[in-house]
Amino acid sequence: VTTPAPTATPQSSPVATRRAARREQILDAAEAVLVADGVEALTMRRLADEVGMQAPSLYKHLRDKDDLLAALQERALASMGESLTAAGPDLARLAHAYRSWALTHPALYALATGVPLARDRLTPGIEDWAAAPLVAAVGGDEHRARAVWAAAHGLVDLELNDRYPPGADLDAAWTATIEAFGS
Amino acid sequence: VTTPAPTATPQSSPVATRRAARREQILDAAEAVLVADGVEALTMRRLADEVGMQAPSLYKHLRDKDDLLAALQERALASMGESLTAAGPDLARLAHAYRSWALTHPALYALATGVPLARDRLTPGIEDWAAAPLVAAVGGDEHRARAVWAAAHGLVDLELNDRYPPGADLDAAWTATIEAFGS
DNA sequence: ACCTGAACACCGTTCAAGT
DNA sequence: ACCTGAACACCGTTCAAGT
Repeated sequence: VTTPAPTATPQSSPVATRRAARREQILDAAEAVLVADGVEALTMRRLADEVGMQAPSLYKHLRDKDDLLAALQERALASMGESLTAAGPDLARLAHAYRSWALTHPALYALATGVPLARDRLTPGIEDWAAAPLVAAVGGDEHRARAVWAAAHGLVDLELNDRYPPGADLDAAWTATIEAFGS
Repeated sequence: VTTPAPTATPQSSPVATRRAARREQILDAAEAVLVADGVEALTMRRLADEVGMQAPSLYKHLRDKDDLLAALQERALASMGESLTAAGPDLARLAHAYRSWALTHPALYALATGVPLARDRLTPGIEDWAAAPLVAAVGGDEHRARAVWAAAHGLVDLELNDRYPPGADLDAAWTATIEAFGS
């Protein structure tokens, strides 16, 4: 079952569409700032500047900063889910896809997993959707799936936070993990 | 080999001792704020208030806020390492100790693992020391030890960040992890 | 030696006011 | 409908000045 990534764009009036487009444009700019300079650079003033307006104007398009972060989390989960889905059901390939996505999108990854996201601001089920390939890869056992997901998250999180000693062989750590959970 | 938790208190002059004591008192207050109200409550002004001075005065005892955070990380690693050492070499007991420590010290845990700590501000080797019980439990294989440590970190981090669906059976996820890595 | 008050350059956010 | 300028209550941090 391959459900497409949820895109919350119900049909509506042209003005609502314009508003939504502007919002999307702001989110694009936010993502660009995130990629270029990291989370700490993503301030409302910087974002406003990037999109060509004053900071208070942003609040016509975003409820507050948490709203912005939730929207970016949504994008991150969608993008990640697509990568995992594309990797197919093989555990080793999945693990590789997971790590690659995280390392090429460090700021988005931290945002997607590192903050206690407001579940009520995300489109329902997107988390499950993003994790579905993992569940499939371990044969549907949800406990095992959570264990694998946690192991992958831990490896990535520690790597992104520079937690390993300088010369550590992380490939070997990943291999040990994959072996432990059975190929 | 049971090396004691490093405590950086070389003998020195009485005035230096007084200064260090004051610093320790500030760190105690900081830890208390952390436990009581979380990281976001730990501001320099709040801390100064708690210890009975003005915010700028803190800078006579702390280089800057990162210095404060590094000192708290040090305390966290020491405390965690003690818990793990006390748990002994059994993997299941170690896992339980790891999870318990994290859940009873959520703010300290997040601080100890969640920020890319300045290694040069910590007493050297404290990370290795804290992780030593894990390495011992898996029989000295460092790759495997890193895999286990990452798995435990992932489970705890996702739990602390409310990443699991509301009714998720986390005990089962831990059990699956322990089984995967062999008791 | 230790502490304070005033200040600086930032934050997120609100609100009246403009078009 | 959309945007701005001024303002508020915060940050971390510096610095001259007091004792």
